[in-house]
Amino acid sequence: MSLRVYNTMTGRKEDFEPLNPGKVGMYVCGVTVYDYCHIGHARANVVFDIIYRYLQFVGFDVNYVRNYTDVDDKIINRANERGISPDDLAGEFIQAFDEDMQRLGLAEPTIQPKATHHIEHIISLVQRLIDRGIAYESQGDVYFSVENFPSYLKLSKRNMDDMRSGARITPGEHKRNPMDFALWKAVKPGEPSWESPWGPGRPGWHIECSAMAMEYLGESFDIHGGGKDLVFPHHENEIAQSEGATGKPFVKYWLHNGFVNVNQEKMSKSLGNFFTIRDILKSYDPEVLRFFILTAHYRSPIDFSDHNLQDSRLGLSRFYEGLQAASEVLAACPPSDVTSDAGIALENAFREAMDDDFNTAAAIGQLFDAVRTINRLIAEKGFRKNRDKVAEVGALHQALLKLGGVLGLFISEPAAWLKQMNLAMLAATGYSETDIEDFIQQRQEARKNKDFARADEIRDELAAKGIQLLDGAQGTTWKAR
RNA sequence: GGCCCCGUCGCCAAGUGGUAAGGCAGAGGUCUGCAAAACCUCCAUCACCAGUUCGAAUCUGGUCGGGGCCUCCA
Repeated sequence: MSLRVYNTMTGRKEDFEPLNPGKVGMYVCGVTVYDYCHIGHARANVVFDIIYRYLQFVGFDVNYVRNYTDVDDKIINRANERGISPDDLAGEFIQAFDEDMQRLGLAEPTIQPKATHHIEHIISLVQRLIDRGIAYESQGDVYFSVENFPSYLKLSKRNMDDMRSGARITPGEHKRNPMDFALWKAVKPGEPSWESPWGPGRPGWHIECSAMAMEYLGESFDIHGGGKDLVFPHHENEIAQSEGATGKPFVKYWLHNGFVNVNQEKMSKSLGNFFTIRDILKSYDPEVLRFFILTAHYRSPIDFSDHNLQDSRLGLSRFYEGLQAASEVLAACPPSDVTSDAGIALENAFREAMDDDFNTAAAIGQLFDAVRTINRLIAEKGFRKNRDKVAEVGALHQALLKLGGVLGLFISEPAAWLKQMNLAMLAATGYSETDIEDFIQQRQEARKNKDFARADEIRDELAAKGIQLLDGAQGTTWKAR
């Protein structure tokens, strides 16, 4: 079975066949750097990070370009509010973005270009459009003429007449048609600007992506991604600009991720349910957030809520506990040359899920099955002396780490992750680690004296606070949940 | 108004023609001083109605409910 992807352009899943065998060019719209990233950005970037990793995993040589849009109305406005230069503002939030993505454990794209470093390309692209009669200059602005690009709206499947009735020309614009959009904006006082054949000005919103994508990936490339909300107008306009200039198909597969809702409502500033990544990471482990995002298919909406995040925390803990148990027991077993194909089977199931339009939810389901198998085998009598079973656990353990790695999961040392998670949960109970150790000691004494009432009392008190005691062969350990 | 999406077990969530993955929670069991953890077993016919089909959660039409885009937005 080979990879199939859902293409927004055709509205269906298609076999993935890159333009150049073995190579993939992929462009994902990055952020406009004027504020901290929210969890919607987290989702989009995690999703395309997984797509990037998986394409590499199955053997493609991927050229992944993700841009920074560092010139834009919002940046200028925000910079003016704060009395700093747009450049400084952009720099600040580029750094913040990089920090956030690093904390989320994202792989770095091949190239992360900035719009302001591509003004030359932008200008020449605009000029090409003017030369072909698809764009026109008007009082220092340059607009794209949608009437001269017949396939306009083919991605968003809208109707020009319906759109036109709702479109308006805002004061200060010099459009011939309300649907036309700016490629180049004449400079206004207090704005950054660059020299151009049409006078000093700056790029419109959409053109920078066309210019950067074509610069690094060529006039036609394989995958273009972004959030669903970018379908119109951003991606529609990118197609218009790019295909208008080149006469060639711009992108073969358009991929769009779904939204993040918060407690069933659309996340928005006006509703006050807007969470930045850094806010969330104060309360949640980054890997829990990543796990949460990946337990739903990338095109479905996901509902961000405390309850759902807790669910994800428990789910991820299950993996780490299983991995920890496996590595402990494997370390205690003598090496043997017995092999198992359980890892191969798991990988095949994983790939089958991922090949179906990057179905991470189904893929994780397969990984859960492997955890259960590991736990079952380890619990069986005489496990350590059974080389076949030890080999199977070894194979599953390795495969789990390998495949988890494709999803950016299980990257921590299990013992360390579990410990850190425990301590974080413990902090909420008011107890310290030594408090718990003391309780365990007291209970141990009581148990030794067969004072089970006292022993149970201690255990129940802790349990009420969310601390579970686990009596094992090597003594009592604890866990918070 | 136009375009698009969704409605699967208490919760989360896969599944686009062949008889419902997985996680959390719950019930019973094994283990345990008793528990917990782990393991085993159990737990849904897919919003509703009508069609197409040998066969539909999956296709078609309709009803109800929810959401998104159409203005900046991942």
